[in-house]
Amino acid sequence: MSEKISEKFSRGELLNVNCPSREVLKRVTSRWSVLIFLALRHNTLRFSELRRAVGGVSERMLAQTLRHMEEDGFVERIAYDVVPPHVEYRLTPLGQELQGQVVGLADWLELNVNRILAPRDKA
Amino acid sequence: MSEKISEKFSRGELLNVNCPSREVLKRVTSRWSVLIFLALRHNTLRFSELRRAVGGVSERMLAQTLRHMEEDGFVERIAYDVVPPHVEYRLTPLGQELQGQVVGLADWLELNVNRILAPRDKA
DNA sequence: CGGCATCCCTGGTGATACTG
DNA sequence: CAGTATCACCAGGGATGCCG
Repeated sequence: MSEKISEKFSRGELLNVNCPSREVLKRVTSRWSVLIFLALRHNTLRFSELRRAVGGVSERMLAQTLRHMEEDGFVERIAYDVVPPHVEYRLTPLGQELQGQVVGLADWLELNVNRILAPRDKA
Repeated sequence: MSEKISEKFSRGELLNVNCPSREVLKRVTSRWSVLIFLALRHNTLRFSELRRAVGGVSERMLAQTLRHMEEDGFVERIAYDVVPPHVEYRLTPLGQELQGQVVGLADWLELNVNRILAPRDKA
């Protein structure tokens, strides 16, 4: 019985409360991770470069989000043992795959934002 | 000068703090809207049906998220003037377009969740 | 049935200061 | 440079009760 549970949630179960994908979805769609995916789309970036690239992010949230993305296997952290410290972040192959989906969503939004916001301005 | 501002943010500016797409992104990637997009993927659903379809959502958040999605033009609310009340929700054409992007992300997550979660279980 | 109003509390987030 | 630690705030979200 119990060994069947994992199979039960193999697909199409995001709508189920207990679907393990829910947790991942929550982190992937979190406020800053989407923007970090965009920033790392083509580049490997250092912490401070990321901070400048992602407008409005605080050090705290950038570090926290990067740690989560690293835990999820989307981001690789490369630390050079020098002074002053030098750390680079880049997307893993898994992260690159997901980035494709995230960018698809983001691009659609940027292209169509006027269709969304314009009607509201008239009201 | 000022009339140029809207053009400045026409594309590739999600990383900018002041990009108007930021607000839309926030609502689209909010906890429940993603799941509502999935639930309304193929069907028109009533409020109570949506409540059952989207596991774990409270009445309050379902109503609130639906209102936001309606304001953004993604969801159409159809109220029949009968007793007891009968209200249906369905995606607008705009919502259908966005749904394609959201579903792409969700499907990828469900298909690859094991590649994400499995490594952590070993640790 | 399909909500809205209210209370309440957790946790996500920002600001600041500090460290290796 | 690349973070961590601490504090404080308030929006997100759950629970409950009421209404057309």
